[in-house]
Amino acid sequence: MPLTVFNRLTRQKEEFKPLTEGEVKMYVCGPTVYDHAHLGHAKTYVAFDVIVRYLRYTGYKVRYVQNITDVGHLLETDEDRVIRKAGQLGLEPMEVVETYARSFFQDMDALNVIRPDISPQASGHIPEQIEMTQGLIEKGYAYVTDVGDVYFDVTKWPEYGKLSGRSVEDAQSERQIVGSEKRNSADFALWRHAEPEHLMQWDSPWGRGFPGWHIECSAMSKKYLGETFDIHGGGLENQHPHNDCEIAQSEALHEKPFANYWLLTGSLTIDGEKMSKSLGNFVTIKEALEQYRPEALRYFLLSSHYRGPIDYSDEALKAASGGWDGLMVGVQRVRFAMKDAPEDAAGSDFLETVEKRKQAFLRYMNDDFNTPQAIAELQELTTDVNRFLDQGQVVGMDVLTAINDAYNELGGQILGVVPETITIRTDLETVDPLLMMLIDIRSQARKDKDYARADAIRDHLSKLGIVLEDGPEGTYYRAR
RNA sequence: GGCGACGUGGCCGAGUGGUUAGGCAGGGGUCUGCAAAACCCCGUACACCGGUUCGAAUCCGGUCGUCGCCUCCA
Repeated sequence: MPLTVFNRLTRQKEEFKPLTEGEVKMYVCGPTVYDHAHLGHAKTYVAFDVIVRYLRYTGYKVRYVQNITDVGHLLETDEDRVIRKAGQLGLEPMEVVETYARSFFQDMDALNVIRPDISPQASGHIPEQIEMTQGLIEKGYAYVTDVGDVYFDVTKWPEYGKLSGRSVEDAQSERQIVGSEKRNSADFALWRHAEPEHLMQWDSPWGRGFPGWHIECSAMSKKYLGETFDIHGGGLENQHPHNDCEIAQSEALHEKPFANYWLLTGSLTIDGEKMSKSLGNFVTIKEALEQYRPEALRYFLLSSHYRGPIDYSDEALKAASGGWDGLMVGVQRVRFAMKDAPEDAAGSDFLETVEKRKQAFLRYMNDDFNTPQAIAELQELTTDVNRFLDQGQVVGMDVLTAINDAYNELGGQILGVVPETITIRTDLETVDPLLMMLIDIRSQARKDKDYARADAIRDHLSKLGIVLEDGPEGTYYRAR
């Protein structure tokens, strides 16, 4: 059962075949670090996190590169976003970059997003960008203006716009003539000249200046992944012009394909409108994590397909939290049963069910990373597990281990929503033995019909976010 | 206007030419010291209008509507 992916470039599902057997080279457009990341970023990077996790799970050696943009990303006003922020805060531009890059990684860590193998910064790759720009000038695809700007001439590259489905004429007509220095309205900057007071500038063959926004991705993917690589990812809203420009630059210069598979994620909306910094309707990841568990947030993001849109609302997040809770009930019941299960194969009939669910899960993941269906399958497994344990029969270690392994692999390793050990509060991570002692005391109290004491213990723990559940196989705890 | 995506039950959200997605909320039941959880049962959806077909929510055409992009955006 081969892995198929929807390739935005060809607009169809294709069997995934990497350039080198067993290896995947992947690049995803990263954030511009001038503010805290919001849930839109979370959607994109959680989606690619699961894609990388799954590729690795199925045996691929993956090199995952995701850039940090820290220079050259301009506002409508031609101001550099990072420099403007530095002015507002009275900081060096690189202090702004450092602050928000750290914030970004903190948020990603909290969301259990595995870090990319390389997180290159644009400002650290100026020579590479200059070299590519120089090459494009020499090949006649780019030209230098009187003031020292360098533009890519889209009319020299007829395929410009092929990812988003535009023709060069479309791209021309949709743009107003802004700078008289450009030959065509759709031409885009590879290099911009800088005035003396501009805070981030470097020497170049065309004078002091800084790179255009698009060239960094072409230059850094080339450096770390090669002229042609397997997967290029990013948010759908950057398809045009950004991704179209990347393709034009790289393919014009190298005369070979840039990325073989384009995987783009749908936008996250809030109240039906796209969440974005420009609209001011964004919820930062930090704000969302004050209200919801990171696992629930991941569960929410993965409960819609990566290519589709998803609308953020309290109802949707509560539903996702409830769904995650239900999953964890199954997980925790199994783990508690494992604490004193006999070392035998009792109940091994159930192994067939586990295997069936696992295969179905993997089948869905192989179909363009269909996480909503995969999650549904995990829920079905949980219903099976609960029904199984409700029978109250003795279940041997072999079977419990198999169930636990399935949860860890599918829900943990691949989706990243099932933690290896539940975290109640950070300051309570190692209290399992203490909780077990309390559960024992309470169980004795219940046997003695001292229900006041039993309930007091349960109430106290409840206030700490720990829920005790009395089931046929004994009492277990879980986080609320 | 151009390019692209999409319209599914109370809500969220998959999928598919004929067979139960799943979650949340709601109703009924079983279990239980109480609670909670779990399990069982219940709603029978697919924007609208045509067409293709033995049969379409699923394919084709059209209409209406929503959303994204069009040098701010993951």
